[in-house]
Amino acid sequence: MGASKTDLFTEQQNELASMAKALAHPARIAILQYLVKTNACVCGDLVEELGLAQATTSQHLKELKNAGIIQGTIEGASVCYCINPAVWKQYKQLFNSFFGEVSLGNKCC
Amino acid sequence: MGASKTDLFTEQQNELASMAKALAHPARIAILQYLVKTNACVCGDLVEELGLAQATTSQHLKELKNAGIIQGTIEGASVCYCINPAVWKQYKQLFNSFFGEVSLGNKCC
DNA sequence: CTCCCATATCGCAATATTACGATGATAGTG
DNA sequence: CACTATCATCGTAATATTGCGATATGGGAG
Repeated sequence: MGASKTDLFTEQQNELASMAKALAHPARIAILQYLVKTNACVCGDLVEELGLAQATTSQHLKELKNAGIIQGTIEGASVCYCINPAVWKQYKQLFNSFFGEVSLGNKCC
Repeated sequence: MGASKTDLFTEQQNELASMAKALAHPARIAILQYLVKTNACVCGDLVEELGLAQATTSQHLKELKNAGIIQGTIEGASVCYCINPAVWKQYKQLFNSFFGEVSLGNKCC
């Protein structure tokens, strides 16, 4: 085995988990922070910024694109990446409601 | 290779990524939601609750314990798990500040 | 058209994750 | 003591992720 048994869980649980998976790598965190920091399109600096090989960087970008949290638009010879604000907000809200569900009344053993 | 190159990134990026990794599985989301919902110790119901084998469930619990977000205390023959409120709050804050860093001024291409 | 530049994709190797049965360890019961 | 219930750990198999070199693809420059 080794594959997640996604059919055992609710949509919502699978969605939250796959959102978390998109963030579950420091390179992808770094990409997102860089995009947020510059608050604009970034065309080719990411490879140098990260210190990973071009192929590896491209793969991480692809995963972030699959998750929908970034978008890339072709700008002549290169590609410009930026945050997708709608999805970003959705992430923020879902994580927030997940963490904020309860007051955590310390009723622990 | 296949190992993350954690030395390329900042502490903060690695920490956020490993926090996200702890959440990056629907079973672990389900465990946390269940613990939050019952807002108390849970002793043995998790195996039936999840539908996974006992060994698998125990492994997920171990990962959550390693992440610090839950704690287990031995209660006679069984073990009681509950949310660690301090770490939970820390997670909430870190994710919140990550997502809230910027106004996202739609300056996209 | 030919030559570069920037990205994407393919193929591979190394490692990590997920899942489970079998087996330990420990606390309580009779 | 033997017996059971509960949970952890080991060993193993299947699959996923990470990383990179090599190779495609597609748009400018000359």
